[in-house]
Amino acid sequence: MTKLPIPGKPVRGSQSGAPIMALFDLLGRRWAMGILWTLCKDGPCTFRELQERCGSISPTVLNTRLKELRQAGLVEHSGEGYRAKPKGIELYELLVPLGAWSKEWARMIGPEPNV
Amino acid sequence: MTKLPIPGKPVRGSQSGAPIMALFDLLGRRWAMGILWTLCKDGPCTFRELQERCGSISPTVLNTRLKELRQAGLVEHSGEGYRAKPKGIELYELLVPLGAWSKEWARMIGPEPNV
DNA sequence: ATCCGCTGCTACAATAATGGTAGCATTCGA
DNA sequence: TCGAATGCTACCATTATTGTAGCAGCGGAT
Repeated sequence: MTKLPIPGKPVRGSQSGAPIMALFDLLGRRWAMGILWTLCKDGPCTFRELQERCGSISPTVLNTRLKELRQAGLVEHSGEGYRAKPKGIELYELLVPLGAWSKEWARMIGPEPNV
Repeated sequence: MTKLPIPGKPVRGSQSGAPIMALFDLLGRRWAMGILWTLCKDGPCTFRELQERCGSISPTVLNTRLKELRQAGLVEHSGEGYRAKPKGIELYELLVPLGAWSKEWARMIGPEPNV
């Protein structure tokens, strides 16, 4: 309803106070990690190009996620479009190992029954 | 409506085919990373204890997430309760650096305005 | 000045996901 | 047989996400 809260803190969980849970709350939202990933991996781009890169993301959610990521200090919006800030790149670097791990994991649950 | 899909693939995104996006789709859900985190960090536990550890998670969602994590081969449900499987611990190990990073990050966006 | 295309972004309504409470069926020990 | 604990489901209210359409601003070409 056009509200787009983000008053300063996420509406959802993360009440435990632990920073890791606050981070999980930020990243544990639709497209959040994917946006950061493509922004770092494929470089800065415009709002609409980011839409295309992510596939089926709607502008409503993309705008919401970008606001959250900007507020988290991970992404910024300079004239040329959106780009990851140093802190966002740091986080991306930590996520990179997941890329390699996910390939093994995909082979594991792909062919195998998954029991 | 008692549906609890999980027919074999998540209903949400991850259509890009890239394993990392499939992983982001799995982990980018409410409580998913938190459940794996507490299960690895604080050890195996029962369904209800997991509820308490996670705070305000509802049994409906916890059950859904556990099904997804089990199907992903990251978690199993032995007689004594729930525990992380080797592959889940692997993933947890990759997330551990996020714990340290999140502490710096929390200090950064906490006191500071966050511009 | 006018039109065009691009930018980021919002309105609106429909659908899906999540939260919260109550409660079931089962097991185990007393 | 009774109570307590187990994993889990029904139900409904609330929130999040989707999908489509479109706005206002800007710069360049005409």
